[in-house]
Amino acid sequence: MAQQDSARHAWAIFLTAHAVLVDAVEARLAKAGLPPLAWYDLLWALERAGDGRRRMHELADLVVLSRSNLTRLVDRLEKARLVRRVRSEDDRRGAYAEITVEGRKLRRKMWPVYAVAIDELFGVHLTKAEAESVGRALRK
Amino acid sequence: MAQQDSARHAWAIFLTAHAVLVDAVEARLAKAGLPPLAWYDLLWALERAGDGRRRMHELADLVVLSRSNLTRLVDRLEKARLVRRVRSEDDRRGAYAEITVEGRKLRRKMWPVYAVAIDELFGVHLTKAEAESVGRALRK
DNA sequence: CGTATTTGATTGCAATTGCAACTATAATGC
DNA sequence: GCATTATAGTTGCAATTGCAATCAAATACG
Repeated sequence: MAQQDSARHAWAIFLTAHAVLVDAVEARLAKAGLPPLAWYDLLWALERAGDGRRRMHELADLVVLSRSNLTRLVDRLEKARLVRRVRSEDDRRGAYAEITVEGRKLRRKMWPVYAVAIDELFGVHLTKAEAESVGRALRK
Repeated sequence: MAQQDSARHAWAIFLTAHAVLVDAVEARLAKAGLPPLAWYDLLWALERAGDGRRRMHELADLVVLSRSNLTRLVDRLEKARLVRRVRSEDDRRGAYAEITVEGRKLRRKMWPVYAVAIDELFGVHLTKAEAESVGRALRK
């Protein structure tokens, strides 16, 4: 099979695998009474930041959302008091999203459920070598 | 690094890669004045069927959509005359979606754009061996 | 048989997304 | 400086999605 065919075939499987796995992970979170993946991602992106805050556009890039969708996602998290908006001093157009104590707490609470879901739904099918190879291949 | 860590890391990359790649592919289709990926998928699932028709629930599984979302997707394609609903004779609750001539024509028109997008955005980063390995790993 | 349960598909409605337009501030070029 | 263009973020509105409820036909079972 040609390189192109392999890639196109891999693509089809990639799309289906994503849809199935994300549905399954979301279902587990929902069953545990926890918010969706997107909330976790956003909270984690903030928590990784050291000072717990990031500019909106930076966050949009990290979680791969359009600016407007990020605005709305932050709206929702802010309403849930997991995040707070802080106006930027130096660039007065700008705003930071900053994770709150409750935000950190919720993220920590979500992690075990999420981690188990990843391991059981995704990880079990991969050997260590495969996982690394998938990671390497898709990083680019 | 432990197997779990590799898998979790691969998962994070997998999610991001999916978001970035799908956005990019959609952008290419849109720029070419073509409908979204989901339309292609659905048309292709029908065209593969031999007689060009599939039961709604079968289709929902194939394209990984909830029943209700599939109903709506078929509504849209039907309004665009790419697909037509046919009531099932033997199970009178059931319905088939059947691809039309225009549907086949559109799918054929989308394919070159889509194929190039896959190759350039996804394929170029993978060697043949990697593509096969990703495919094998995610198939499960 | 006749009732209960399951399956196939659609619908109503609220939540989320996507896109274009808009406001405000910053940077650039003359 | 001042006009132009670019960047940051938000908003309005239409399209899409998700979830629960619904309807109809098929199947299971006492």
